Amino acid sequence: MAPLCRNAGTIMDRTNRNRTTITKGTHLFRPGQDCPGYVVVHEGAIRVSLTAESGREIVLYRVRPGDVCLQTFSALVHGTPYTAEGLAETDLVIEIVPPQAFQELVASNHAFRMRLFGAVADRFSDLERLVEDVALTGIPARLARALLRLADADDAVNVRHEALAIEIGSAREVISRQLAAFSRSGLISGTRGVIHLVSRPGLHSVAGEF
Amino acid sequence: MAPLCRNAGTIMDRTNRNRTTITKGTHLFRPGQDCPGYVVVHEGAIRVSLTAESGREIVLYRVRPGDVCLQTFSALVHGTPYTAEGLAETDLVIEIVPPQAFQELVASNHAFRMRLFGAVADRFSDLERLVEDVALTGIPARLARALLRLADADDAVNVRHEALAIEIGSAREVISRQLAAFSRSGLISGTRGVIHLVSRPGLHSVAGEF
DNA sequence: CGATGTCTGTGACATGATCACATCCGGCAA
DNA sequence: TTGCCGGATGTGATCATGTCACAGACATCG
Repeated sequence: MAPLCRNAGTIMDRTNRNRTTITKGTHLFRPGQDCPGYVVVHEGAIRVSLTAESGREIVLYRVRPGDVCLQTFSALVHGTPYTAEGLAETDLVIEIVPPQAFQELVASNHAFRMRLFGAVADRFSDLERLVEDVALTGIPARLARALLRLADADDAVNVRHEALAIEIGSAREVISRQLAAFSRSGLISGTRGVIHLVSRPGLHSVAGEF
Repeated sequence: MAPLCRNAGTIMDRTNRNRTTITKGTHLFRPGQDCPGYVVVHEGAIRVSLTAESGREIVLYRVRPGDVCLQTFSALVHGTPYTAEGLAETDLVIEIVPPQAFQELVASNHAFRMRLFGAVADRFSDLERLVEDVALTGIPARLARALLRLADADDAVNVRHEALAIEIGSAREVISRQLAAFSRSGLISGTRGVIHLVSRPGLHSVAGEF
């Protein structure tokens, strides 16, 4: 079956109004706030997450150049406030397209629409995988997947345990113990600071991916 | 903020080709299968769920008249196979719009596109709530929410424990125990066969909704 | 070097998932 | 009716994970 939309690449490269720079660590939005417009990320990454009253948190997805911030899309389409939290994970260059301009773009620009459809479908696939992970998959597999996802070209992962816990919707202590277990098994080396992936195949196996 | 799309109601009432009747209990699709076209539900409900290798299962969402089957949308947009399972929860009247016809509709019909955007955004909100439920919410609240969602106008819920477990991504035994607890607390009466909601306010309170 | 604050390790316990098996209940046949 | 059968439900034991409390390790700064 041929894909309906092949190019879900960078959206709106041509527009160049209202660019804003945001400092790493800033909250772009929080639950309950109104959405000022469609958010386009030109540089950097936004981390979108949910937080429970207990303080437990889970990352829904990241918005990088070319991605759709589904929160923004959904808030605009429905005219409802944000339901999740958006954090600048790095320094950002973003652009905020006011609702009316967004609506006009959707109405007038077919290429934009198709990219939007493609990007929304991507995001949906991510969320579906997330549900599968959280509801049906155990901690070892989820952590192994997160390590493989977050590792750089040198097989190094440099994140605090707390951040790893938020990544997979678990708790810091659980991560600490599971990293120790992976280390004992020889899958990784080092459980704190920079973690090195010793055996990617081993981790893939634990992750249940072949 | 004004909603961009007010009417996410029934999509494609006007098309009336290729209507098909499906018997309750039939699988419309399974993971790995190719998507033959965009699925429109005219009558009945499709239950879309994920199943783990262990046999554990969780309901992602239901497709009723006017809803978008995101699985179908995503499969068509990406040209990829289904990733979840679709079951006829009731007898169905559906219509399958071939990929090319779907693409032409998206390209030519603005009202259709806007409804599609609206319905996709709805579905996304559902999935986000699901992630929140599964990742951050305890069994009592999830079960209470499911009971409130599934109860009919007479406050009666007639589902097997196994089905309730799939509804919230838990296990039959856990449902059995939690229903017994609700019954002891006087929130419901009867834990098997038809369950009656005695105190909706009480259940809402357990559900964490006010 | 020591004080301080943040991150990490670990034991104890609570909650939920899994397994094994007992019990209940509704048909159905003799 | 009685007894059997199979699916659905109840329950204890055990394992995996989440939560809480606190101790130990490390970095930073004076």
